[in-house]
Amino acid sequence: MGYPREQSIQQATEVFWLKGYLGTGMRDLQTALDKRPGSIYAAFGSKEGLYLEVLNHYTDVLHGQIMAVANSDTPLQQLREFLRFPLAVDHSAAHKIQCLIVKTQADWAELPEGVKSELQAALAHLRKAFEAVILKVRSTGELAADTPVERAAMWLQGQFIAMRTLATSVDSPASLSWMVDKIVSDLSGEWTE
Amino acid sequence: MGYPREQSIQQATEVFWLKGYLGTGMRDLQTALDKRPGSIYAAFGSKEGLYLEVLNHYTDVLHGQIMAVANSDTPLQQLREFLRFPLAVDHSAAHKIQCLIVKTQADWAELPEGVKSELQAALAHLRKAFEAVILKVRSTGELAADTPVERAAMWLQGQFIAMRTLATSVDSPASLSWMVDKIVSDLSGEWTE
DNA sequence: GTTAAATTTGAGCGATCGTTCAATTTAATC
DNA sequence: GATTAAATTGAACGATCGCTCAAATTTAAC
Repeated sequence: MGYPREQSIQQATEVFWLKGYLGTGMRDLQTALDKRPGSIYAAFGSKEGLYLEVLNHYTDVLHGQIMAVANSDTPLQQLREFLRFPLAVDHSAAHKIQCLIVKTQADWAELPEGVKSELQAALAHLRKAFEAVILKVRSTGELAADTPVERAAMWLQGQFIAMRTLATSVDSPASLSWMVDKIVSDLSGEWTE
Repeated sequence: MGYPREQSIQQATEVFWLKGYLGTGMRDLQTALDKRPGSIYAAFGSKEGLYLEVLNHYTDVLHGQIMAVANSDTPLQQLREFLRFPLAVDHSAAHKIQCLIVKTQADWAELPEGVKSELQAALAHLRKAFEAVILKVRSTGELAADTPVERAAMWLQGQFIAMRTLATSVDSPASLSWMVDKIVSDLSGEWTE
């Protein structure tokens, strides 16, 4: 049995997602991973190193979900489901509604340089996936052919952030499902060049 | 010369806005206010107490700005300017782009109970101001009379958050001014009940 | 000028932070 | 089973955290 990296990364994701980068202490991680400090440092080097692996894994999963939308035959319908999903998470896991990347970005001024650059890279990477979605929806004819791809992708990322941020400050996130319809509707709206 | 509360609150706002609630230490505040710990504790009781006054003042200012939009004779035009404003802040003050409330919300799980409830209250208070804007724009006929006020207000708050969050992760915030047009345009878009 | 009250000072408290590393336990090899 | 290598342990380090309070200073009153 080698060191359970994947399991540790998932457990650490839980903690960072709940408490944020600054709010998470090594002792929180030691408890969550059921490992003593030496083991964690042998495996990940530092708190920052562990967080970077968490961020990478998180970004990969999210990127995969968005690309699945882009690669679907019914991208608009899949986009709906993708956007709707976080509105249905259990109340006990409410912290999972907010995007981990956006959450960490809030601590910007206090983050190690390595974390800052990876966060920027992650946002840009995800934006590329949103671009793929826009391109696909355009190719199916469900979206005007002259819709500006980069702007629409950034706008979509913004809507994603807005919905998830609002959902964390509301009693019943599910009551925001009308916003999904609004987003899909506005996607086909005006895009003045 | 009594204790300079207002000045201290403004100086503390700078620090909290830059570093966040968790990221700000009492020593940061001592430096910024040029006060020794005892004075700060005599005036504000605790770090939380000082932050709550900062939050209150910040919320009041922002609420006033939004209400000024609502009370204007040309609310839609004023809304444009209100939304556009943070895109023009100096690069050296980039941290002021993001909303202080949203920023603090990111540390949710680690915040004192008193801060949590005040954040919720601040968001709700500002949403009321957004409602006033929607009502006013509706009354001028620039917006359909059947536009759902509560939803539109929450949506507008979401767009506000989205724009400010995206603007912090982009090289030139001013390049996002197209998003202001998109928001104003979508405001008159579909609102399926 | 004297006294009393109010304010400010700053050394330092106990707790917690991220991290280290000598010592120990576990796994692998012959 | 003996030997070596690899992985894990956990006490403890220096730094920093929010905060306290006796002492010093400033302000107010007569």
